[in-house]
Amino acid sequence: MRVLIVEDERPLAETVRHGLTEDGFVVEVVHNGEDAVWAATEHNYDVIVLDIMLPKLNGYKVLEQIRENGVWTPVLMLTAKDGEYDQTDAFDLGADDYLTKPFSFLILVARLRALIRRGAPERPVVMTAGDLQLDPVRRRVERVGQEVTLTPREYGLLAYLMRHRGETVSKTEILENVWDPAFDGDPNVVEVYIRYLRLKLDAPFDRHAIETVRGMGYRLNPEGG
Amino acid sequence: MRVLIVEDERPLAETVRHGLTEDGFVVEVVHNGEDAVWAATEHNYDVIVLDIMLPKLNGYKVLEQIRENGVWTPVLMLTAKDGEYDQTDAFDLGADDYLTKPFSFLILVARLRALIRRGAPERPVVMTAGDLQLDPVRRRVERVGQEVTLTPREYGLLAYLMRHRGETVSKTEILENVWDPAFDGDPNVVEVYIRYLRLKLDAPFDRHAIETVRGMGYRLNPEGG
DNA sequence: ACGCTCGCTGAGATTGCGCTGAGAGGACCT
DNA sequence: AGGTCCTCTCAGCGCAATCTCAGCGAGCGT
Repeated sequence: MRVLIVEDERPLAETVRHGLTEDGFVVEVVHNGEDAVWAATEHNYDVIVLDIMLPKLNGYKVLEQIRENGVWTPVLMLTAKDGEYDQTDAFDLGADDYLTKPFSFLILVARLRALIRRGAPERPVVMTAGDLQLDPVRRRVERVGQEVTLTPREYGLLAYLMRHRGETVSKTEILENVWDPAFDGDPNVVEVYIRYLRLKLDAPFDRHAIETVRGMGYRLNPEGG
Repeated sequence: MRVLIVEDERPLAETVRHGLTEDGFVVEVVHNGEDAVWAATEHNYDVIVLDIMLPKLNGYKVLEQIRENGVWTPVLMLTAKDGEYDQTDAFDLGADDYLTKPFSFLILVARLRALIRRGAPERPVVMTAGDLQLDPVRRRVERVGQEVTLTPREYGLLAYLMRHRGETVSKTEILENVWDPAFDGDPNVVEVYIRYLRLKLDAPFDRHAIETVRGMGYRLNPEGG
């Protein structure tokens, strides 16, 4: 079970990390709001412990942003009894549970387990481009609601194009990000895989979502073609 | 607030009864597992305090039976540090919270209040995927209503897949969460155990709930295959 | 219109992932 | 000690997935 701790008081953060590690959790700690948003978005945690008093970005803002990024990991908030936001607010802020400082470590563990058991609610984290849909969590791709099976490379390539939909991306960029940063082979592979994608995503549906920008690279039409 | 105390050590039971009564709880005490099941089923309590070491029927069995009887009152378990079932098990056994003996009376009250506020879960905690059923409380797995016996590892793996049903989970994720966070052996174990599960859950029923996503990992079909 | 370049295409060659059966090692019970 | 059950290791095999290559056609500049 992976936990993200967001807490700027280092000693407290370390105590919690230590204890949770002993209880079999895999713990990651960040000390400010910006790092928290980044970590929560980039990695998959089972639960997040979020202090409300933070430098740069307070807990309330952090929660707002990670939810905006489509991350629905359960969040347990740490509130101070006399803080700007008191306990009663925590649920309104969208937290799944809260604890008032100071708290008992045992209770923290119990609550975390309860949250994990309850599990994350539905995550509507899907990228769309017209009638094209990509769900990174399920690793599923759909066109007009119909599932399309892709190989890992094909999927990686499409995911990259999707993330940059509307932009023109060069073959070099693609090679660096989808293949290997140190790739030095024939860029023709990209052409080949673009073709595979077109055969699976465009041809059967009589569309052309993937456009060729001659001399520049490729562009995924945000409208889906 | 009505509390049922299940505790065979009479002095401890009386101390707790006394303290809780002073705090405004309405307390009932029973001293063995059979009475506990009967009382929990016949009356409505707001919370149950359940010792795990009991004559006739241990706490684990008691919890199993009252849940089977459709009673979903929150349960706080009392575990001994060196007991047959240690703390980490308490949640797997379906408890909503737990305390390790010896415990502070103040903490007990705090936890009880927290449990009561949270209230009883409105639905039984069984996970389903098509005709596949996993009951974490009873540690039971059924397919088409027929029980399937799994070894601990197999069960752990299936439970993890079930919690993430519909998602594609990588072998690394599986190893970190089902095996050990610091596992560094051959990921082939996962393949082997996936096979065991398929032999027990899929083959006999001519289904394939567990899909391989080549290059990515595995996916449990939410429809059950 | 011509030539050159860039991208497209179809057909293999190669690689490495996941599957499988057998078996060793260890915990637990009788 | 013997037997059973569980966990994990290992090696080989088949095939999907990846990549290479060479010929072809279309776009672009002059």
